[in-house]
Amino acid sequence: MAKTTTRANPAPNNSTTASVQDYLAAIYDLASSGKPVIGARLAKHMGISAPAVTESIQRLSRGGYVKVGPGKALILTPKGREIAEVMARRHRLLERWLTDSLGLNWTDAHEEAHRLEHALSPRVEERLAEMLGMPSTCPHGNPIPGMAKPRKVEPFPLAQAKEGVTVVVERITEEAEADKKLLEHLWRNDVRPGRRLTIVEVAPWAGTITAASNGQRIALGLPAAAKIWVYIE
Amino acid sequence: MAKTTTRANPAPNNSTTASVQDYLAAIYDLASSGKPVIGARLAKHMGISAPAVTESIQRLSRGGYVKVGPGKALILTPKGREIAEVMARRHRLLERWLTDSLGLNWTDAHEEAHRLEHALSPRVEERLAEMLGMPSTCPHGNPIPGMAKPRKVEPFPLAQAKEGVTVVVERITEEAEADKKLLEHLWRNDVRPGRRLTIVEVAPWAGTITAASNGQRIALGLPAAAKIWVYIE
DNA sequence: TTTTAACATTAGGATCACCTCACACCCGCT
DNA sequence: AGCGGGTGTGAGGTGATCCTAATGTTAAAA
Repeated sequence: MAKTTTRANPAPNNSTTASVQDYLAAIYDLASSGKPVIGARLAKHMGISAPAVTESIQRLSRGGYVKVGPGKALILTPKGREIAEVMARRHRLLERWLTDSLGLNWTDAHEEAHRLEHALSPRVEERLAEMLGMPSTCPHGNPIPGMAKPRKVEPFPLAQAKEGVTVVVERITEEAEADKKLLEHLWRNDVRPGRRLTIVEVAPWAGTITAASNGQRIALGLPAAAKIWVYIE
Repeated sequence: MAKTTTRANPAPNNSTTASVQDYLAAIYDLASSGKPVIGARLAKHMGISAPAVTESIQRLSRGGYVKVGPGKALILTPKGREIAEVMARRHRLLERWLTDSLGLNWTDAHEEAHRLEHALSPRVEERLAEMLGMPSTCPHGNPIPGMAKPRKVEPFPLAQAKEGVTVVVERITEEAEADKKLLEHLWRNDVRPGRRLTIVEVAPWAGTITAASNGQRIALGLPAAAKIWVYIE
């Protein structure tokens, strides 16, 4: 029996490969948008072919990590969710470390964390969390599973914001993080958690939404704006 | 073309797999003992079968990372040595971080570093080195390639120490680090870089060497003692 | 309702990386 | 000379991933 290709990590399950962890994490991330997670979406998000996804879904299904629900929607089993949450936790913890301790920027931190997360053990993860002071979110604002979260607001996608209102950025979802160009664009325009944005114009016909922050204007396509969550103070 | 299984890392060469990196690092580590590195030794060190080694050597050879010299000795090409050194550097740097910043012990640090090293980019490696104050050795005393090294002594294997002399531990080689039990034993007996040892008895017939440190006695087999380097003050 | 665009899957390959079994060397020593 | 241990290989497998090309399937549009 082969050694499962690259078992980068003994935990969470000593037999999950980096690839399986990636799929589960991706499903987890995509699910947070509310829309059903189907194969095509996964393929797009992960940059792999459709057949590869089909095959992998079968593996995940055989392993009891996901179930295929109505409309081919992928649903994480408790076992699958467990792993996905561990990965999300490690990913976001690493991002905190990379930005706060090592001084990396948003974009780079996401990439690096994506590679490092598969090699992080519970042991190191725990020490790292302590060292960082048990942070409750990653630099992009996404909550770190297992940490106390001071969620007192009701966030919604920026794409649904009404003209004229002022909102505060809560987080840039992982879905948006996968898009390096978008992430860089947001970084340059100072769109990050805590920033106040005033909606200048919502133009569904043009597919854009325009906001102002500190006198600066920034225009976003609606699909991109759907991946940024905001709340009203 | 497959995506090289698990390309944990873009650098050093964006197409080296974790496995290839492991082989090169192992050859590099074993070579430091002076004895020729042959397949059998690699197999034993890495805990894999002989045929697997043969096959991998062919891959490494095809890729221009190693050459097979006289007596089947494996020799790293400049390209191969380059990668091996990068891996050694990352491994040792990570060990420093794990022990110094996160408080892990020797044994755990080695294991963790072994997994993390494949996911470390030049970017993070550099920042980490700065954060740690450009350390010149890992916790086991092995030099970190690329750092200024204050080598003023002439170290030799503990197995070659004469009875009665007092030596100072310089390092525990990577070869010894692969043996978890040995590493734990050394840790418990306080055999670590900087410790002074007085050779009490050298008994080739029994295959042991006995040393005293702070009144405590410790006996080691000669093969193990060959993996610990010491120097005379 | 029919057409079509989006999705999923089958079929056929590749590569990497391991394994076991079996056989072929080579070298020193009886 | 010849045997045995340490070594290296060939043969034949397994399994995880991923790809392209071609083929179903379905669900949204016209």
